[in-house]
Amino acid sequence: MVPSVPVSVDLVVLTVRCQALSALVWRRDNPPFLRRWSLAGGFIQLDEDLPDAARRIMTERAGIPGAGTLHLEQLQTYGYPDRDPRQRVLSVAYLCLAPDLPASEKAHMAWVPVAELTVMAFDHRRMMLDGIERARAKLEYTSLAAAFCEPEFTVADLRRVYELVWARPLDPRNFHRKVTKAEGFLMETGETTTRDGGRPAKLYRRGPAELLHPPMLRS
Amino acid sequence: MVPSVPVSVDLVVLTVRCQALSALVWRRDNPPFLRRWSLAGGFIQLDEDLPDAARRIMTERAGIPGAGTLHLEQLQTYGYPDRDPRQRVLSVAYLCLAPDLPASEKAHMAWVPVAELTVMAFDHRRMMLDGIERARAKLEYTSLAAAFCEPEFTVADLRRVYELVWARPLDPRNFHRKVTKAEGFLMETGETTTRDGGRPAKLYRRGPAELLHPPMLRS
DNA sequence: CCAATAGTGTCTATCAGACAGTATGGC
DNA sequence: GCCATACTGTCTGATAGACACTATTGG
Repeated sequence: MVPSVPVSVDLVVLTVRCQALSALVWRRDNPPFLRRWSLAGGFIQLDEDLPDAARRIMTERAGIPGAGTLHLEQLQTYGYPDRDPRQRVLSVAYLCLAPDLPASEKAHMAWVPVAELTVMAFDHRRMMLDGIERARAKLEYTSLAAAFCEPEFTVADLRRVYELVWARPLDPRNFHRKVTKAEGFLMETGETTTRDGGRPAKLYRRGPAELLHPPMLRS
Repeated sequence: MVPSVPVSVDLVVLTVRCQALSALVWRRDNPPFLRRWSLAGGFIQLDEDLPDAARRIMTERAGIPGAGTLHLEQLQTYGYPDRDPRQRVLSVAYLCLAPDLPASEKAHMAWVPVAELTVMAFDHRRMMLDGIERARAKLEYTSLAAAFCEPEFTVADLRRVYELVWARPLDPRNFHRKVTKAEGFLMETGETTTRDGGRPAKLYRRGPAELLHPPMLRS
């Protein structure tokens, strides 16, 4: 006889907004962990693949518009027997990176700066920290930072992503040189932004490159 | 009502032996995939954490001596509904890196060079390739290569690990400079090897460093 | 001596960090 | 003009790749 376990998918959805790396969370309205912050999640259905379940939960539970276009990757699986006090649940965490989306229309869902999420339900804080560390690491050697940006963005937008995710300032000039010379990272649109009090910046789109060679090290 | 799924743990156990990167596999003696190569695996027990299940399967199913001391990390979870034709099974794959161990005493288990494992049962080839890619990537920025070596090893032993895992030759002199100058990677034992026809090499142990700064890029 | 492997030194191209200087907008 | 931001150029130190050279063993 083979033991079976309920399996859920939990989403670590990260974005950069209001000068802070933020996560999409909701306030639990039921025990256990009543009124604690929690990640959006749900049980997988029979005959549903894991990425499909993650997309479904992004749409149905988290209320994220355009869930199909956002970056999504499997993070890790959490299976400690007591992680849910009611019954054993295996949880497959997914990491989603999003630009500054409009607030979810779902009740109780909110973008909260990760620095404020010191206490969460279940092991969701561990999942969130693992997701942040994955994002931090991947900014080093991939062009993933653009997943946090609008379709068209400036080099300064991209730099702000790096600075907020890595939580450290970067030299704007060296950063500019690095990303504009990285083959396939950025594609010029020909347009420029107009802002207050500064030279207009060129607008770029994501280039075809997925990897950054050589990587941009946090050192 | 919450659907439950049987959950198994499958092991991608890699080693370097006989001048080849090899995996620990066994020949299935039952349908489906009768007589195909398969990874060692088993179902998790109730109240058993995932890493504990992985260690148990290393000992019981794979017959690996000293399973408690080897490097073990979670690789990925595979959940496509049809991945097992009999019933839906969720599989959490673990990656284990081992030195050249004696052959397992378990029947049907064997070390096979990964280049020969072109056809495997279930999605085990995908798991193995994901494990190899994880190992390749981690050699770049961690000191993990030593996990493939005996407790005491030479710089040449370590270089052979890199060369076989990356499947490309490295300059012995530049490699030597890189690893001996990397802070905390290697600790001299004071001993040397004696070999035929060559200057004896210094023996090293693993140092305390986990990360390699700056990384050794495959480029 | 020679063969073989271990280990050191040197040159050079590349690249990151630091930062001066120029360009182009709003006020 | 002044300020702010975007962008370019230059210097320097660290490092990887290429490879000459020395060291230490066995035969």
